[in-house]
Amino acid sequence: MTSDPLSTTFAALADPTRRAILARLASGETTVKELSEPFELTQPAITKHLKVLEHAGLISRSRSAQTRPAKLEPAGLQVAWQWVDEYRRFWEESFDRLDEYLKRLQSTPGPDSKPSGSNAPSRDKEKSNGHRRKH
Amino acid sequence: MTSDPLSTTFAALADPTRRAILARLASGETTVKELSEPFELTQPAITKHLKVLEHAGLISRSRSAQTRPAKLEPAGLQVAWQWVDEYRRFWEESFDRLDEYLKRLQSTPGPDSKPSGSNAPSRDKEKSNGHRRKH
DNA sequence: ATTACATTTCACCAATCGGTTATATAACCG
DNA sequence: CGGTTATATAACCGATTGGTGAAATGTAAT
Repeated sequence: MTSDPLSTTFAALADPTRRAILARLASGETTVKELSEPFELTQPAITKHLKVLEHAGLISRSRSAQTRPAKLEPAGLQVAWQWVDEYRRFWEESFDRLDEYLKRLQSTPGPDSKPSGSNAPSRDKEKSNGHRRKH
Repeated sequence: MTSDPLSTTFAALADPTRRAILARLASGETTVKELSEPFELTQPAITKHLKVLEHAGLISRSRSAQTRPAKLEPAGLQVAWQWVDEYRRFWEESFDRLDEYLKRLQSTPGPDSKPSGSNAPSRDKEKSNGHRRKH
Protein backbone atom coordinates (compact mmCIF):
# COMPACT_ATOMS: atom_id res chain seq x y z
CA MET A 1 0.00 0.00 0.00
CA THR A 2 0.82 3.68 -0.06
CA SER A 3 2.59 3.11 -3.30
CA ASP A 4 3.50 6.17 -5.30
CA PRO A 5 1.43 6.96 -8.40
CA LEU A 6 4.21 6.22 -10.84
CA SER A 7 4.73 2.74 -9.43
CA THR A 8 1.00 2.13 -9.46
CA THR A 9 0.73 3.18 -13.08
CA PHE A 10 3.71 1.18 -14.29
CA ALA A 11 2.56 -1.87 -12.36
CA ALA A 12 -0.87 -1.56 -13.94
CA LEU A 13 0.72 -1.42 -17.37
CA ALA A 14 2.98 -4.37 -16.70
CA ASP A 15 0.24 -6.90 -17.38
CA PRO A 16 -0.57 -7.85 -20.99
CA THR A 17 -4.23 -8.51 -20.21
CA ARG A 18 -4.55 -5.05 -18.75
CA ARG A 19 -2.87 -3.47 -21.75
CA ALA A 20 -5.22 -5.40 -24.00
CA ILE A 21 -8.15 -4.06 -22.02
CA LEU A 22 -6.87 -0.55 -22.56
CA ALA A 23 -6.49 -1.24 -26.26
CA ARG A 24 -10.04 -2.51 -26.39
CA LEU A 25 -11.21 0.54 -24.49
CA ALA A 26 -9.51 2.81 -26.97
CA SER A 27 -12.29 1.97 -29.38
CA GLY A 28 -15.10 2.69 -26.99
CA GLU A 29 -16.65 1.95 -23.62
CA THR A 30 -17.12 -1.70 -22.71
CA THR A 31 -18.74 -3.72 -19.99
CA VAL A 32 -17.20 -6.40 -17.85
CA LYS A 33 -19.04 -9.15 -19.62
CA GLU A 34 -18.01 -7.96 -23.06
CA LEU A 35 -14.44 -8.13 -21.85
CA SER A 36 -14.51 -11.52 -20.19
CA GLU A 37 -15.49 -13.30 -23.38
CA PRO A 38 -12.62 -12.53 -25.76
CA PHE A 39 -10.05 -12.77 -22.97
CA GLU A 40 -11.22 -16.18 -21.84
CA LEU A 41 -11.10 -15.06 -18.28
CA THR A 42 -13.75 -15.35 -15.64
CA GLN A 43 -15.71 -12.26 -14.85
CA PRO A 44 -14.14 -11.74 -11.37
CA ALA A 45 -10.72 -11.68 -12.98
CA ILE A 46 -11.83 -8.85 -15.27
CA THR A 47 -13.31 -6.99 -12.34
CA LYS A 48 -9.98 -7.22 -10.56
CA HIS A 49 -8.08 -5.96 -13.58
CA LEU A 50 -10.49 -3.08 -13.99
CA LYS A 51 -10.03 -2.17 -10.36
CA VAL A 52 -6.28 -2.05 -10.80
CA LEU A 53 -6.64 0.13 -13.89
CA GLU A 54 -9.13 2.39 -12.18
CA HIS A 55 -6.94 2.74 -9.12
CA ALA A 56 -4.12 3.80 -11.41
CA GLY A 57 -6.37 6.43 -12.93
CA LEU A 58 -6.16 4.83 -16.35
CA ILE A 59 -9.88 4.16 -16.68
CA SER A 60 -13.10 5.33 -15.09
CA ARG A 61 -16.36 3.53 -14.66
CA SER A 62 -19.84 4.82 -15.20
CA ARG A 63 -23.20 3.37 -14.32
CA SER A 64 -25.83 2.41 -16.80
CA ALA A 65 -28.62 0.12 -15.62
CA GLN A 66 -27.03 -3.12 -14.51
CA THR A 67 -23.82 -2.55 -16.37
CA ARG A 68 -20.89 -0.41 -15.27
CA PRO A 69 -19.07 0.40 -18.47
CA ALA A 70 -15.38 1.21 -18.31
CA LYS A 71 -13.92 4.04 -20.31
CA LEU A 72 -10.36 5.03 -21.08
CA GLU A 73 -9.03 7.89 -18.98
CA PRO A 74 -6.07 9.02 -21.05
CA ALA A 75 -4.92 11.65 -18.59
CA GLY A 76 -3.87 8.81 -16.29
CA LEU A 77 -1.01 8.10 -18.64
CA GLN A 78 0.46 11.52 -18.24
CA VAL A 79 2.70 10.68 -15.29
CA ALA A 80 4.07 7.64 -17.08
CA TRP A 81 4.53 9.58 -20.26
CA GLN A 82 6.33 12.39 -18.49
CA TRP A 83 8.69 10.01 -16.77
CA VAL A 84 9.54 8.03 -19.88
CA ASP A 85 9.84 11.16 -21.95
CA GLU A 86 12.40 12.60 -19.57
CA TYR A 87 14.61 9.60 -20.15
CA ARG A 88 13.94 9.67 -23.85
CA ARG A 89 15.31 13.18 -23.85
CA PHE A 90 18.35 11.98 -21.98
CA TRP A 91 18.73 9.27 -24.55
CA GLU A 92 18.62 11.70 -27.44
CA GLU A 93 21.07 13.95 -25.72
CA SER A 94 23.39 11.00 -25.28
CA PHE A 95 23.42 10.55 -29.00
CA ASP A 96 23.91 14.24 -29.51
CA ARG A 97 26.86 14.18 -27.16
CA LEU A 98 28.24 11.14 -28.88
CA ASP A 99 27.93 12.92 -32.19
CA GLU A 100 29.76 15.90 -30.84
CA TYR A 101 32.38 13.78 -29.19
CA LEU A 102 33.11 11.89 -32.37
CA LYS A 103 33.28 15.11 -34.28
CA ARG A 104 35.71 16.60 -31.82
CA LEU A 105 37.77 13.46 -31.95
CA GLN A 106 38.02 13.72 -35.66
CA SER A 107 38.89 17.39 -35.84
CA THR A 108 41.38 17.54 -32.97
CA PRO A 109 43.22 14.35 -32.10
CA GLY A 110 43.61 14.87 -28.38
CA PRO A 111 46.86 14.63 -26.40
CA ASP A 112 45.67 11.52 -24.60
CA SER A 113 44.96 10.06 -27.96
CA LYS A 114 44.89 6.34 -28.10
CA PRO A 115 43.18 6.06 -31.43
CA SER A 116 44.48 2.55 -31.85
CA GLY A 117 42.38 1.49 -34.78
CA SER A 118 39.58 -0.67 -33.53
CA ASN A 119 38.66 1.35 -30.55
CA ALA A 120 37.36 -0.92 -27.90
CA PRO A 121 33.66 -1.19 -27.14
CA SER A 122 34.38 1.71 -24.84
CA ARG A 123 34.16 -0.17 -21.61
CA ASP A 124 36.13 2.83 -20.40
CA LYS A 125 35.22 3.69 -16.89
CA GLU A 126 36.11 7.27 -17.61
CA LYS A 127 36.49 9.06 -14.34
CA SER A 128 35.06 12.29 -15.66
CA ASN A 129 32.04 10.66 -17.06
CA GLY A 130 30.48 12.54 -19.87
CA HIS A 131 26.89 12.67 -18.76
CA ARG A 132 26.27 15.52 -16.46
CA ARG A 133 22.78 16.73 -15.99
CA LYS A 134 19.65 15.82 -14.22
CA HIS A 135 18.83 15.73 -10.58
CA MET B 1 8.35 -16.84 -17.64
CA THR B 2 8.38 -16.02 -21.33
CA SER B 3 6.93 -12.67 -20.52
CA ASP B 4 6.72 -10.20 -23.35
CA PRO B 5 9.27 -7.37 -23.47
CA LEU B 6 6.75 -4.66 -22.77
CA SER B 7 5.55 -6.35 -19.61
CA THR B 8 9.13 -6.94 -18.54
CA THR B 9 10.01 -3.29 -19.04
CA PHE B 10 6.95 -1.90 -17.30
CA ALA B 11 7.40 -4.32 -14.42
CA ALA B 12 11.00 -3.21 -14.07
CA LEU B 13 9.90 0.41 -13.97
CA ALA B 14 7.16 -0.27 -11.44
CA ASP B 15 9.58 -0.26 -8.50
CA PRO B 16 10.66 3.05 -6.98
CA THR B 17 14.06 1.71 -5.96
CA ARG B 18 14.71 0.60 -9.51
CA ARG B 19 13.66 3.98 -10.91
CA ALA B 20 15.95 5.66 -8.39
CA ILE B 21 18.78 3.45 -9.58
CA LEU B 22 18.11 4.55 -13.14
CA ALA B 23 18.09 8.18 -12.04
CA ARG B 24 21.40 7.65 -10.30
CA LEU B 25 22.77 5.95 -13.38
CA ALA B 26 21.75 8.87 -15.53
CA SER B 27 24.67 10.78 -14.02
CA GLY B 28 27.22 8.07 -14.64
CA GLU B 29 28.20 4.48 -14.13
CA THR B 30 27.99 3.13 -10.61
CA THR B 31 28.97 0.03 -8.72
CA VAL B 32 26.81 -2.17 -6.55
CA LYS B 33 28.40 -0.95 -3.37
CA GLU B 34 27.97 2.70 -4.27
CA LEU B 35 24.30 1.98 -4.77
CA SER B 36 23.65 -0.06 -1.65
CA GLU B 37 24.76 2.76 0.65
CA PRO B 38 22.33 5.57 -0.18
CA PHE B 39 19.46 3.15 -0.66
CA GLU B 40 20.02 1.46 2.68
CA LEU B 41 19.68 -1.90 1.07
CA THR B 42 21.93 -4.90 1.28
CA GLN B 43 24.13 -5.73 -1.68
CA PRO B 44 22.15 -8.82 -2.68
CA ALA B 45 19.06 -6.66 -2.97
CA ILE B 46 20.86 -4.26 -5.30
CA THR B 47 22.21 -7.16 -7.33
CA LYS B 48 18.66 -8.44 -7.77
CA HIS B 49 17.38 -5.06 -8.85
CA LEU B 50 20.22 -4.67 -11.31
CA LYS B 51 19.46 -8.07 -12.73
CA VAL B 52 15.85 -7.10 -13.28
CA LEU B 53 16.91 -3.87 -14.98
CA GLU B 54 19.47 -5.65 -17.09
CA HIS B 55 17.00 -8.32 -18.14
CA ALA B 56 14.67 -5.54 -19.23
CA GLY B 57 17.47 -4.08 -21.32
CA LEU B 58 17.45 -0.86 -19.33
CA ILE B 59 21.03 -1.14 -18.15
CA SER B 60 24.16 -3.03 -19.04
CA ARG B 61 27.05 -4.11 -16.88
CA SER B 62 30.72 -3.95 -17.55
CA ARG B 63 33.70 -5.35 -15.75
CA SER B 64 36.44 -3.33 -14.17
CA ALA B 65 38.70 -5.02 -11.66
CA GLN B 66 36.56 -6.29 -8.81
CA THR B 67 33.65 -4.05 -9.58
CA ARG B 68 30.99 -4.56 -12.22
CA PRO B 69 29.68 -1.07 -12.91
CA ALA B 70 26.19 -0.64 -14.26
CA LYS B 71 25.41 1.85 -17.00
CA LEU B 72 22.19 3.21 -18.35
CA GLU B 73 21.03 1.63 -21.61
CA PRO B 74 18.55 4.21 -22.82
CA ALA B 75 17.49 2.25 -25.88
CA GLY B 76 15.75 -0.18 -23.56
CA LEU B 77 13.12 2.45 -22.93
CA GLN B 78 12.12 2.62 -26.54
CA VAL B 79 9.41 -0.02 -26.37
CA ALA B 80 7.87 1.60 -23.32
CA TRP B 81 8.09 5.03 -24.88
CA GLN B 82 6.49 3.84 -28.10
CA TRP B 83 3.60 2.23 -26.28
CA VAL B 84 2.89 5.20 -24.05
CA ASP B 85 3.31 7.61 -26.92
CA GLU B 86 0.72 5.77 -28.93
CA TYR B 87 -1.83 6.35 -26.21
CA ARG B 88 -0.70 9.92 -25.77
CA ARG B 89 -1.55 10.43 -29.42
CA PHE B 90 -4.94 8.91 -28.82
CA TRP B 91 -5.38 11.30 -25.96
CA GLU B 92 -4.56 14.30 -28.09
CA GLU B 93 -6.89 13.04 -30.77
CA SER B 94 -9.61 12.80 -28.17
CA PHE B 95 -9.20 16.48 -27.57
CA ASP B 96 -9.20 17.09 -31.30
CA ARG B 97 -12.47 15.21 -31.57
CA LEU B 98 -13.86 17.22 -28.70
CA ASP B 99 -12.81 20.40 -30.45
CA GLU B 100 -14.52 19.33 -33.60
CA TYR B 101 -17.61 18.27 -31.75
CA LEU B 102 -17.86 21.55 -29.92
CA LYS B 103 -17.33 23.43 -33.15
CA ARG B 104 -20.07 21.49 -34.85
CA LEU B 105 -22.28 22.12 -31.89
CA GLN B 106 -21.72 25.80 -32.18
CA SER B 107 -22.22 26.07 -35.92
CA THR B 108 -25.36 23.96 -35.95
CA PRO B 109 -27.14 24.43 -32.66
CA GLY B 110 -28.80 21.12 -32.09
CA PRO B 111 -32.02 20.67 -30.14
CA ASP B 112 -30.13 20.13 -26.91
CA SER B 113 -27.85 23.03 -27.56
CA LYS B 114 -26.44 24.78 -24.60
CA PRO B 115 -24.31 27.50 -26.10
CA SER B 116 -23.59 29.32 -22.86
CA GLY B 117 -20.50 30.92 -24.25
CA SER B 118 -18.03 31.05 -21.40
CA ASN B 119 -17.82 27.43 -20.41
CA ALA B 120 -15.10 26.62 -22.87
CA PRO B 121 -12.73 24.19 -21.13
CA SER B 122 -9.90 26.20 -22.63
CA ARG B 123 -7.69 23.44 -23.58
CA ASP B 124 -5.21 25.02 -25.90
CA LYS B 125 -3.09 22.03 -26.60
CA GLU B 126 0.26 22.76 -27.99
CA LYS B 127 0.16 20.06 -30.51
CA SER B 128 3.07 18.38 -32.23
CA ASN B 129 5.43 19.75 -29.66
CA GLY B 130 8.92 18.71 -28.86
CA HIS B 131 9.22 15.19 -30.10
CA ARG B 132 11.76 15.38 -32.78
CA ARG B 133 13.46 12.40 -34.29
CA LYS B 134 10.66 9.94 -34.37
CA HIS B 135 11.49 6.36 -33.60
C1' DA C 1 49.63 -18.31 -0.38
C1' DT C 2 46.93 -15.42 2.30
C1' DT C 3 44.18 -11.69 2.95
C1' DA C 4 40.86 -8.24 1.71
C1' DC C 5 37.20 -6.60 -0.99
C1' DA C 6 33.18 -6.54 -4.45
C1' DT C 7 29.81 -9.22 -6.10
C1' DT C 8 26.98 -13.16 -6.75
C1' DT C 9 24.42 -17.23 -5.38
C1' DC C 10 21.72 -19.84 -2.06
C1' DA C 11 18.08 -20.82 1.07
C1' DC C 12 14.59 -18.87 3.22
C1' DC C 13 10.49 -15.64 4.45
C1' DA C 14 6.27 -12.57 4.22
C1' DA C 15 3.54 -10.13 1.11
C1' DT C 16 1.51 -9.44 -3.22
C1' DC C 17 -0.46 -11.09 -7.69
C1' DG C 18 -3.35 -13.28 -10.98
C1' DG C 19 -6.34 -16.54 -11.17
C1' DT C 20 -10.23 -19.62 -9.58
C1' DT C 21 -15.09 -21.04 -7.48
C1' DA C 22 -18.80 -19.84 -4.69
C1' DT C 23 -21.68 -16.42 -2.85
C1' DA C 24 -23.65 -11.76 -2.39
C1' DT C 25 -25.56 -7.45 -4.10
C1' DA C 26 -28.02 -4.66 -7.32
C1' DA C 27 -30.95 -3.42 -11.14
C1' DC C 28 -34.08 -4.59 -14.48
C1' DC C 29 -38.37 -7.46 -16.19
C1' DG C 30 -42.23 -10.38 -15.95
C1' DC D 1 -43.30 -10.69 -5.69
C1' DG D 2 -39.80 -14.04 -8.20
C1' DG D 3 -36.46 -14.55 -11.78
C1' DT D 4 -32.77 -13.12 -14.66
C1' DT D 5 -28.68 -10.60 -15.62
C1' DA D 6 -24.43 -7.86 -14.57
C1' DT D 7 -21.21 -7.00 -11.33
C1' DA D 8 -18.92 -7.28 -6.92
C1' DT D 9 -17.00 -9.63 -2.86
C1' DA D 10 -14.99 -13.56 -0.21
C1' DA D 11 -12.08 -17.23 0.47
C1' DC D 12 -8.67 -19.70 -1.27
C1' DC D 13 -4.43 -21.24 -4.13
C1' DG D 14 0.15 -21.41 -6.53
C1' DA D 15 3.64 -18.42 -8.36
C1' DT D 16 6.24 -14.38 -8.12
C1' DT D 17 8.44 -10.45 -5.69
C1' DG D 18 11.39 -7.91 -2.65
C1' DG D 19 13.80 -8.48 1.03
C1' DT D 20 17.19 -10.90 4.36
C1' DG D 21 21.63 -13.43 6.23
C1' DA D 22 25.10 -16.79 5.20
C1' DA D 23 28.17 -18.80 2.14
C1' DA D 24 30.56 -19.07 -2.42
C1' DT D 25 33.14 -16.83 -6.20
C1' DG D 26 36.17 -13.87 -8.34
C1' DT D 27 39.97 -10.35 -8.46
C1' DA D 28 43.64 -7.53 -6.44
C1' DA D 29 47.02 -6.53 -3.36
C1' DT D 30 50.64 -8.02 -0.05
